[in-house]
Amino acid sequence: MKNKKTAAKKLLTEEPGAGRNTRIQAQNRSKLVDAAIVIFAQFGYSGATIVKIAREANMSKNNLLYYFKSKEELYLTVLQGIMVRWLAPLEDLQADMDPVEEISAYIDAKFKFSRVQPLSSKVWANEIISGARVIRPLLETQLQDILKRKTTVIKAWQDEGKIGEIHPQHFMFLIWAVSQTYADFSSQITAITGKSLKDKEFYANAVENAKRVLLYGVIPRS
Amino acid sequence: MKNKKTAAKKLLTEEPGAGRNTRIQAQNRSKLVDAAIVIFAQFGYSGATIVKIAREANMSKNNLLYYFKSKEELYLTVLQGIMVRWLAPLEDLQADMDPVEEISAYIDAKFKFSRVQPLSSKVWANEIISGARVIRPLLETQLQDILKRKTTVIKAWQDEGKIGEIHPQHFMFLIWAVSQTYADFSSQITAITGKSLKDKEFYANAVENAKRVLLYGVIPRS
DNA sequence: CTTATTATTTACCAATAGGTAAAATGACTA
DNA sequence: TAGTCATTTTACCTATTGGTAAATAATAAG
Repeated sequence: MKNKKTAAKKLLTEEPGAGRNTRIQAQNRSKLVDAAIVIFAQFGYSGATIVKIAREANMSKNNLLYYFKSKEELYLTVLQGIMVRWLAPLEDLQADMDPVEEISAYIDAKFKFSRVQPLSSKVWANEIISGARVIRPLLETQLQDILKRKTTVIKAWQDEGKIGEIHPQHFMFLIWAVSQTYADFSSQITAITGKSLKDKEFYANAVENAKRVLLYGVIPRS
Repeated sequence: MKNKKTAAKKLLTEEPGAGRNTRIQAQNRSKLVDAAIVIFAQFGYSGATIVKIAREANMSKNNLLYYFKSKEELYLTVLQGIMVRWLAPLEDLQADMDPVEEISAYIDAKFKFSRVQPLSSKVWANEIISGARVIRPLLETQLQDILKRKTTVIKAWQDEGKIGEIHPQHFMFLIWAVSQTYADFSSQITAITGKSLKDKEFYANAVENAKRVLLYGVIPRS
């Protein structure tokens, strides 16, 4: 009954044990990440408990702790995944097309994210609002870099006279704010309108309105 | 911990001990509410503890519980106060002036709220993101009513041809999103730009950019 | 089949949470 | 100045939290 401690063939790989990626492992980790998004979105980091997350994933708390050594590690995993999907549309923004089409496409992509993954959007928002203590390092490097590249695109359009004298950086903040508000503040929007992005017509109206205002403004062109 | 269902309808908080309003009482309650905003903004409802709040107010936990019977009651008091200040600028929106001036004034007021009371904005955002479980009743009545009245203003402008064919309700959502993002997502914005609304020039640029885009769009008027 | 490894469960724990009850102190007034 | 409130402190309680350690079960190689 003595446990023969096996030699340390500890690979510098994944979390559970020191072993390699099993099928079960990948599957359960993914299930837990999905469940975590649901719980973190609703309760924030502190309010979320690993018991709730485990239950959401039909798993026991201790089993969760087998796959993620701590709540914090699970949270970090969740956030990193979200950041990738959050950034993806931005990568696609390029200068080679017409600004109207390009910006429209970006707005479309951001709204789609809000519609398809509203909970991810909320988890992200929660992290940022509470100070971004976990994700800040990535914001100050990755996000800053990519944004710098993308504002160049906007400035290029400005040099060609294709778009007006707005602040490229601030303009990006506007697009983010507008598209994300429909996911993050959905409870407010639903309380007022009775609808959400899941409603096809409401979704179409929201996107169309956003594009129209951001591109052409509310004041009519003479 | 184990809380009976709270009565969110109780609009006015009652004073401790059934007594009347002392000077000390008003003072300490106000101190606690201020402290609560700081803590709730950073940690959300669940993450905030009454010990942290009490310490922030230089008070003992049990003394806090003398002024507010429970964490939930303090939270509700905080939220109601925020809602009043959040709504105030909206009340002022009227149709008797030029839409450009009127909308500009509203944007100004909303940005000012974000600059002066960013923590209140965050507490509000947190509540909404996590489902508005406490404040929803008020959203479905008060906010819905006032917004209905105010969208009429916008429609009136549209009938006069003073503003374009945008969706009045959605347009309001845009203004909220844009102005609040600078408070709620300040950590993200600061991680990228190194600045915040406290920076005078940054603030001026943000407001100017928001007005320009929302009123006239990014696409130049040929 | 045997056995080493992976996956899941069981048992336990120290720290912290919100909250009660009551005693002690302070302040105001009859 | 005594008495009555309002305020603050002290003591204590129970539930929940994230996390360990070890036992057990399942799985996949040899």
